[in-house]
Amino acid sequence: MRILVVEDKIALAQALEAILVENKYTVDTVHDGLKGLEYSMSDVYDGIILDIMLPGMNGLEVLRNLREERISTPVLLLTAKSEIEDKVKGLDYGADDYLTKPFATEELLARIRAVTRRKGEMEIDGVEFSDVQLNLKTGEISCGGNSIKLGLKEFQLMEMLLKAGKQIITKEQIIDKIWGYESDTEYNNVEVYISFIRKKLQHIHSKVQIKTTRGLGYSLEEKN
Amino acid sequence: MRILVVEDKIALAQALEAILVENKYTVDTVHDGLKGLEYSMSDVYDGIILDIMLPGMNGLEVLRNLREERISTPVLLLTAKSEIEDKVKGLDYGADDYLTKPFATEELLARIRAVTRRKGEMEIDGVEFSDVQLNLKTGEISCGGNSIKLGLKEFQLMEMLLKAGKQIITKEQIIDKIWGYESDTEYNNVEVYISFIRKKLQHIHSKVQIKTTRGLGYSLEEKN
DNA sequence: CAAATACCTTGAAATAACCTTAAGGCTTTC
DNA sequence: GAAAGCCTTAAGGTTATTTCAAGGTATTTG
Repeated sequence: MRILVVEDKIALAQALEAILVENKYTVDTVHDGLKGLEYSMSDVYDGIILDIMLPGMNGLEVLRNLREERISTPVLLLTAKSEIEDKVKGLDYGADDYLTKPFATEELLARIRAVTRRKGEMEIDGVEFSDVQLNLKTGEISCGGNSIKLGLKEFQLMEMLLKAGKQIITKEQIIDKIWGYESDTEYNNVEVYISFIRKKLQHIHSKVQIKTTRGLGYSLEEKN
Repeated sequence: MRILVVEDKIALAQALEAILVENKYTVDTVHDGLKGLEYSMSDVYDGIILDIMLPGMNGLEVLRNLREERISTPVLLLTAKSEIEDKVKGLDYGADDYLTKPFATEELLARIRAVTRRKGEMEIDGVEFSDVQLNLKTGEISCGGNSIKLGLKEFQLMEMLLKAGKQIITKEQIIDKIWGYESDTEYNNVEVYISFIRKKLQHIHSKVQIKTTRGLGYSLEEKN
């Protein structure tokens, strides 16, 4: 876990760093807003502790800039004031939590844990193999810059193929899963969809090919 | 935006509900921990306001159970005490924020907004995609100089679409969130509202279109 | 090597999903 | 209590997907 501390008061900054290091975080510390923003932009941190009162650029500005750049690292705002208006503004600017000075060490650690846990659980929303990925939320496959939409059945079949990767899946398995195990769909139907997907894979210039193993089923492989 | 309020004191529960409804949230209210857990499990809420002191099962228990079931709906804990140990425990159990009674209406709303905001996104009082924005306070969508008012259902649906952006949302999800997960609303109803919104998007000359992906759902895209 | 088998591709027909409009019932507003 | 607006349902038209069928190409087998 890598944490960035942005705090101008040297004593406090060192104290924070000490507490965090003690608890096995990796810590970088900077002392003004501009540096804070610069470091944050690298998007390598699991969390940022950000003082509001800072020389150069204040904490809220840093935060706003960061969120505008779509960097979603969790931010824990730090301030002397506990005024409601400040909290409101901070939270609306995209802070994840708020800590007023002075604070107990335990509370700091708990909030850090809370804030980094939430983001850490981000679920993946795609499956991939070699140079193609299937976006489960848009129903498109893409390779490099190209992408193309799949129909429902194509989508389901592609998902199965990607999850299986180099392992062979049979037409039986495909029909069971996509059409239901007591469907009387013909094998030919599967072949039709395999054909559709092959065409679309070519269309996005992917190196991935669907290999057929006679009598067994289909699997993915890389061309070249 | 659908919020679940779990609060045993009827007066407070009603007050919360009134404030939230006033601000265009859809609200369900239950008065004990067990019901609270049961409702939360449906996983259709954008946020849960959870009192700690509850009959049956206390708030922290509810929260722990919820997180164990891998349901990550943001939770705003509500309590009379402001003891640090309680905060620590609450946050460690997976709460997203903490509000001590009594609280200002503004602070409640700000924290709800903060907590329900999708990670890293900004939302002052509107959501937007490309050239349209939705004003959460007036319930109007606008593009350039033009704007037009949305009905409640249109509003809620548009909000979902804007938040999802290019990601597909299913009719199932739409019905669960807008009509409630145990409603028997027909899919056709959703289609009707999609149609209405499409017409209004054209009317304000937006480049945004609602794209339908057959068998999957709807998403936004930019024309041209 | 022929013949059988498994698989590919394509176009057209069938089907299911979706769109739109309109109308009736309900609630809110003046 | 009439008007306006909103919600829901129903019906017919539209379109994309799914299926079927036919003719073709590889691969195995006797």
